[in-house]
Amino acid sequence: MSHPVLAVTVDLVVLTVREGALHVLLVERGEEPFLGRWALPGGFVRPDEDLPGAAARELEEETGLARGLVHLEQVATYGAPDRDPRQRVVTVCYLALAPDLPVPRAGTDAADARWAPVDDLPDLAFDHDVLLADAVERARAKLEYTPLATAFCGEEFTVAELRRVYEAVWGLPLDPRNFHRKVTGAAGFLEPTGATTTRDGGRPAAVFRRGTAPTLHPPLLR
Amino acid sequence: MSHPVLAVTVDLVVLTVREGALHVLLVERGEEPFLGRWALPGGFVRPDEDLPGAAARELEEETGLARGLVHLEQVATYGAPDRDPRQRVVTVCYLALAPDLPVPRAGTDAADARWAPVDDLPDLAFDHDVLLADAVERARAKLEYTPLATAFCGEEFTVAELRRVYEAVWGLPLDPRNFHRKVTGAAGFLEPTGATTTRDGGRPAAVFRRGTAPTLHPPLLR
DNA sequence: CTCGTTGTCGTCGAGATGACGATAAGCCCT
DNA sequence: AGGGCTTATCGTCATCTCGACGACAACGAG
Repeated sequence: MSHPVLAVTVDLVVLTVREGALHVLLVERGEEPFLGRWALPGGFVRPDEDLPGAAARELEEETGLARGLVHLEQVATYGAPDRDPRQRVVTVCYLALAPDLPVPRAGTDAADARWAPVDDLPDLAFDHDVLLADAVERARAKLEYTPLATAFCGEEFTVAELRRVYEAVWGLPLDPRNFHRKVTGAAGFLEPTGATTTRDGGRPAAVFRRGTAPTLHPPLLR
Repeated sequence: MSHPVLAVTVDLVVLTVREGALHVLLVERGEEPFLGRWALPGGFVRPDEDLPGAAARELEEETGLARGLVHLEQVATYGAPDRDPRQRVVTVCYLALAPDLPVPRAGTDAADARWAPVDDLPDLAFDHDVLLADAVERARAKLEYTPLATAFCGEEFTVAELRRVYEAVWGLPLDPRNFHRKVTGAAGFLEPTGATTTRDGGRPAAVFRRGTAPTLHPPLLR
């Protein structure tokens, strides 16, 4: 039996919400191929680490975020023979959701790094446009039936801040009153802190932190 | 930059409905490690083929099913460093849904092959119990909001046959009257052929084939 | 103190849901 | 031929959820 060997990499789709729009972390490639083009951050899986570990390490290297602070989830794996012109590469794509972060620093093998709005993207290297589209669709779908939107918020947040996350990710406006009814009605989604804040102006809003429910009943639909 | 190389395999979770229960295709390993243990069918990805191609080829080798006749979809990728005692192996797991098939033949490197009910399984080799559980959960979830259940039926089927698929996959009984209302009400799910059949006894049932809708509105919920 | 802004609660009709009754249309048996 | 069994299909009804939207509450700005 033959054991053909291939290179395995992990690529990251790191999403955040900035200025009311969904943004993705891109790095400018510092080497061939696609020198100077924007790409998703990523790198080779090391012999001694598993796939989630490789994804967490890359995330840490690119953003400085410690593991455990951001949601990290596998999306899909891409392995067309010609997707990397150098050699056969199989890439496992991970989705990361983070609260609004400072502008990222350039990584070790990246010339530059920035947040790009997902509906105004530059040409991406490799097949990264496909990876990104799949990951964004996954994120949009998961907001419906999981409490994942809280991963975009800080530790504590108001219903309106959570609503702006949904509006940014889905790209459509939501009725504040119906949204309030649904998220406060979904058991285990939000846990009241008792505090209020006026940081958004207007009447003080109740402050929540994320609850413990792994899934939303009933789901929020687009 | 180093390019560590790893072996990449594709494993298959082939599901079907037999005798009212969900079954999975298992092969008995004909070589070490785990000689004689049951495992999911699978094999190495060849240098010139992409991942869906490798999955379709393995499926063809194990079941004799031509590509295109069964639903095939990627589930997840597993790459813990010690999941194969021989060497580092990264496995991309695919889910296949097939109508009831004849008892499969043994493959080239499998000593034997059989259908096993998913809630009465033998000990599986490697981490295949995890792969299987993840794939089954994916299948259960997709029945809710896609017309995927028709992949378990033949070309033409009745509402009752489709209901028995749902009951087998979800493992719970469904009200025939409400089920009938929902599936015939979901736009694009079922397309009437005009024919009827009495193969289930009782009053003749209308025969349908699968419609063109890629998603179910409204979804069928468990 | 009034106005603008934002948060929260209520109401209403339309549609979906689950529980279940009623009828239809075959088969098998005598 | 007809009664009884089986399964298919349609209908009813109370309940729930949803989206659209009105009303009011509680802050800051001027």
